[in-house]
Parts: sequence; C-alpha cells; structure tokens
Amino acid sequence: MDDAVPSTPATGRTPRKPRQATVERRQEILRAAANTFGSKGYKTGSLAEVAEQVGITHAGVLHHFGSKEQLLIEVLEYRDKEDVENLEGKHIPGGLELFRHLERTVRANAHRRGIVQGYSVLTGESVTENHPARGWVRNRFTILRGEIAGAVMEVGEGRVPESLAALAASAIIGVMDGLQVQWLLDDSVDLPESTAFAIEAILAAAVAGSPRPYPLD
Amino acid sequence: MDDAVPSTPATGRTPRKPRQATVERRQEILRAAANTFGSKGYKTGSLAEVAEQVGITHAGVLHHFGSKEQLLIEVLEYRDKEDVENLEGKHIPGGLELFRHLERTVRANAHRRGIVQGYSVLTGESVTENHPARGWVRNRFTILRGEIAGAVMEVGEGRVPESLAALAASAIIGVMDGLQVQWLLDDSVDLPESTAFAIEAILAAAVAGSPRPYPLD
DNA sequence: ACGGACTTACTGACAAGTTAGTAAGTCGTG
DNA sequence: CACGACTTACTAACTTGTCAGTAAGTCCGT
Repeated sequence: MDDAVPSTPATGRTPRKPRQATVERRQEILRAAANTFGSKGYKTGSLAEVAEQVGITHAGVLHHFGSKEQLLIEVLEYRDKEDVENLEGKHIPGGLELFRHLERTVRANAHRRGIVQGYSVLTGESVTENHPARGWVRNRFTILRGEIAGAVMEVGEGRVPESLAALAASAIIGVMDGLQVQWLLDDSVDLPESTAFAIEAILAAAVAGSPRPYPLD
Repeated sequence: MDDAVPSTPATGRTPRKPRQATVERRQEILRAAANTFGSKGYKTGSLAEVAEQVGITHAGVLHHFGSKEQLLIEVLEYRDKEDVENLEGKHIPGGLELFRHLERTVRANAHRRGIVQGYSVLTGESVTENHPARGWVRNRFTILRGEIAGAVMEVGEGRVPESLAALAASAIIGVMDGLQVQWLLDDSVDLPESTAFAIEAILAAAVAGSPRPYPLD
C-alpha cells in the first residue's frame, strides 16, 4: 500500500504537496473513469480502458488511486464537488423555485446523454449485492428527498403534512429517474415534457391534500 | 454449437422429444439464473454460481443452454410466459381496472424483494453498451406504455389527447420503477403508498387536461 | 548555482484469480 | 444400445493488483 498524495507512508516522512500537473492528471483520470463506469458500469468497466483514455497503463492508474474501488469513490466525490461548484453562490433553491430548477435540469440533461447514462447505470448497479456505490447513492437519495419534501411543504404553506410531502418527494425523484431510463432506451419518450408534467401533477395533488380523486382500492 | 433440445446435430437424425425430467431441470436452471442475474446482474453473475444452485457444474448449464447469453434470453422468455400464465383468463384489464391492477401488483411486490431487485438490476444494466437484454427491456416498456396510455384515454372518455396520454403513461411507469430502486436502497420509502399516490396524481392531471395548475416555465 | 538525496510518475513483466466456452469421456435410462 | 445428461479437464482471454526498475522532478545544504 503506497499512497500517491495523502498520509505518511510508514516512516515519519512528510508527504510533500502535489504539484500542479499531478492534480490535473488525476482529474483527467477521474473524468475518464466517470466515462467508462458510466457507459459500461463499474464492475465491467476495466482499469485498462480508463488508462487508455489518458494514455497510460492500468498500473499507472493504480499508482494514483491504489485500487479500483478507491477510484470509484473518488469519482463520486469529484462529481459531488463539481455539482456544488455549479451551484456556487446560487444556493440550492426552495419552494416553487426548486421545482423550476428541477425542470431546467431535466431539460438540460436531454442534451447530455452521457451524464444521464452514467447516473442511471450507477444507480441501477448500486442495488446489486455489496456494491461499493450503494452508500453513496442511498445517501444522495436521502438528501434529495429531504430537500424536495421541504419544498413541497413550503409550497403547501403548512397545509401539507410531512408524511404526504415525503410520499410526493420520493415519487418526484422516482419519476425523474424512471423516465431517464426509458428515454435512454427509446428516444420517442419525451423526457422533459413527461417529467415536467408528472412533477406538476404530483405537486398539485400533494398541495390539494390527501383526499383521493380516484378511489383505487 | 450443439443444442440440447432442438435441431438435428449434423446427421439427419430426428430431434427426439425431451423427457419430463429434462424440462423440469431446465426450469430449475432458469429459476436459478433469474436469481443470480437478479442479485448480481447479468455481467457479473457467473455460470458457476447458477450451476451450484442446482447442484451441477457450469459445463452442465452450458450443455442445456449453449451460452450465457442464450441462458439470459431464455430467462426473460420464461418470465414472460410466467406473467402470461398468472393472468390466465383474467385478461389484462383496461380503464380504471388497469390502475387498480397496477396498485395491487406494487402492493404484492413489497413482499417480493427478490423479484423487484431482479427487475431493477436488469433494467438498469440494460442501458449499458451492447447489453443483450436491451431489446427485451425496451420492448417491454413500449408495450406497457401502450397499454397504460390506452387506459388513460379510456378513463378520460375521449377528452384526453393521445400525446398527453403518452406523457402520462411513461411517467406512471417511470414512477413505479424509480420508486422501486429507492425502496430497495432504503426501506423507509413507502413503496405502495407513494406509488399509488403518484399514479392517482398523474392520472387526475391527465384527465383534468393540459392546463397546468402551476406554471413552471 | 550546483550536486547529491530523495520523491513522484510512471512502464513492463508478472502473479493469481475468474471467466465463458470446448472437447472428450462416463453413466444411467428409456 | 444409443442418446441425453452430465463431469472432468482444459484453454484463452481478462481481471485487479504487486513489484522492480527508470526517468524526471523537487528540495536542501553548501
């Protein structure tokens, strides 16, 4: 086990700060890995394929990240960091603003198939046994649900109970993810329109209250 | 290439009908494969693991199915056939009946985690490059969308345009699939309630017509 | 400003494991 | 007794990870 950047090896030596070229290289690798894992999945995407994209050997990749699993973890962290930077300043919105933001995002995603596929593949794979991204995906869902449920309650101005907001929040996330998969498999699915329609419908139903317009049971 | 059951080997011999024990054996293998592919995914689930479950070697499995990909295909066909048998007589319903049926199914699925995981894993994996189940999944979505869109229009009694029904149909399927994934990762998601709530909301919005209660753009 | 001491970023070869698929032979049964 | 259902034995291709070696960079004392 030798670490490229971090902690003291074993002797009491100081790690020395990484130079500029190194952090750029590592980012190149992270982007390549995101690309490979996104199209082939984590388990079937190989280190060799990642390495090839940046013109080194798979051993070179391992030099930087130590293991394939560690590479995945850093890919996920990198993505989180990027997301945060994209929202720099423009703090994550609440209330109706949040739903507008979601719709804009979906509309943008319709032109970034690679990103969408990467997300869908990883999410799907995460429900397999002992998948290393499981915790990350699960956590991401939890946070998202919280934010959306909060926004639903804001829009409902206190008349929407928390439990109902929770139902609506998970449904909204579900419809977004589920539609992405259908769209990836079949272009005839209108991703942005269908998503927007469903979000509005769910939001409206939540705000209108629990009484069901169509008794289904 | 030698086939277990079908075509003539090379000599002009007649294929001979398979004995009872054989077809049962093949079904055992199919169930085992569905199990393995469902929990580990197709690509990472191994023939050896499938074989072990029925007490033979991986070569034995290949004797019956010829290749791993063929095994997957027959698993999918087997599932289709089972689904059809489950609806024996009780032809697939339309109109409001269909939505009641969907809700019952989801409620039942909440007690059949294995089945749900199998479906989710395979669906997610199918969006990866050149996945052998891609066509099957895509086709399944197409058929489902058609059925649901038809039911939406029935409920709308001719007042719902086809394009709107299509949006609603893909959204309903999306929310069902997306919620399953969230539920698999986190039990705190109320799968049946959230699904039912969203279906009703989307259906109501579709029937109420296109004018959006909350202008989001 | 220079030269040794040390680190970093790799490569190429290899280890050790897993994989699907093949070929040949064995055995029981209809 | 022939054939179907296997097993055993094996191959070829990949997999991740380790290791030693090397070229290039950085740091520091003089």
